[in-house]
Amino acid sequence: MQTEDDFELAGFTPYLLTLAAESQSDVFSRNYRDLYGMLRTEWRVLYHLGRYGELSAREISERARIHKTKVSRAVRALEEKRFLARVTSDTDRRSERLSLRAPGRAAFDVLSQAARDYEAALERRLGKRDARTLRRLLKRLAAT
Amino acid sequence: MQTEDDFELAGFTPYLLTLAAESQSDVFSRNYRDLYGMLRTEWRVLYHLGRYGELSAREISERARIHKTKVSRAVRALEEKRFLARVTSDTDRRSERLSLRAPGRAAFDVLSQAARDYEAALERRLGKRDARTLRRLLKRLAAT
DNA sequence: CCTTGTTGGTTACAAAGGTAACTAACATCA
DNA sequence: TGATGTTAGTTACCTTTGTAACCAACAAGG
Repeated sequence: MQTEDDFELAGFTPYLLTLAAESQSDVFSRNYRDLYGMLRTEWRVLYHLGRYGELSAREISERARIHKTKVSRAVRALEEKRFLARVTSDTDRRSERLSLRAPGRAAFDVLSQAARDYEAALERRLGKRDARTLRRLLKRLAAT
Repeated sequence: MQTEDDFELAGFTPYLLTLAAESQSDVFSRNYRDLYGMLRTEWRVLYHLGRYGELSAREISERARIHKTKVSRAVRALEEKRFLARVTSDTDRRSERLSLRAPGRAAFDVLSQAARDYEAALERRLGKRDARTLRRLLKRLAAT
């Protein structure tokens, strides 16, 4: 007789979160990885520039909560792809104003639309109610 | 006038999944990382040996769906910590039977209990109903 | 001015993980 | 028993990421 159930890793929430996150990331990453050779951090930086316009690396780092070294490397990669331009700030020569160039803007448009499509497909798959519940719970967990 | 809402990364499910997974993994990893200097793969390998008994590296690899190179490195690390013993198989000299030694068994007991406690705390925090819904949805997404 | 401390951004180094190539042992079949 | 192919496990190499050190520019106070 056993008073306590054996612990099952297969039902452990942090484990399931990791599996689900990897699975869904793998699916969506095909968009930015295969189409543009981008890494996830690059996509996130591109997104912030596309959505909010000209920003400095520090501003991206704060808004996106990405460490400044990762931003630095992503910016360099995006620059090499001719996706963004850097202009030294007038008021602070340490800082650079970053903005998307036409190809970067085009990639942003394509990827944003892909993301909307992806989200819509997920919502159809899970049902509107469950998809909303999922997002709500994930936000609570992410905030921990 | 705008016919389509701007896409918001902050509400994108794959993004929220990644944040939530990182957040919860960070919290739980303190148990195996700080207490035993283990990485996540080591904890997963230890778990399988503790839960299912003597296994070969290949069997762990299949059951846990961890690539054999990751298993190989985790096994070496656990061996260096004196957490497991390897004995060449009688029937196949390429293969080794792996089993936990006393300190490994002790670590397994502590970590399994920590995981049960963690899950219970999460369930209190989210409520039983939402916690169950979350696990159900994550399993669906992980299966993709 | 001129120190002292802070900030924006990059680089160096080490840790981890993925992929491919490899070694030794096994299995099969002629 | 010997050639051929497969399998268990390890190693080598490369990419990505985190941490710390670093450089140049700024800011504040004397």
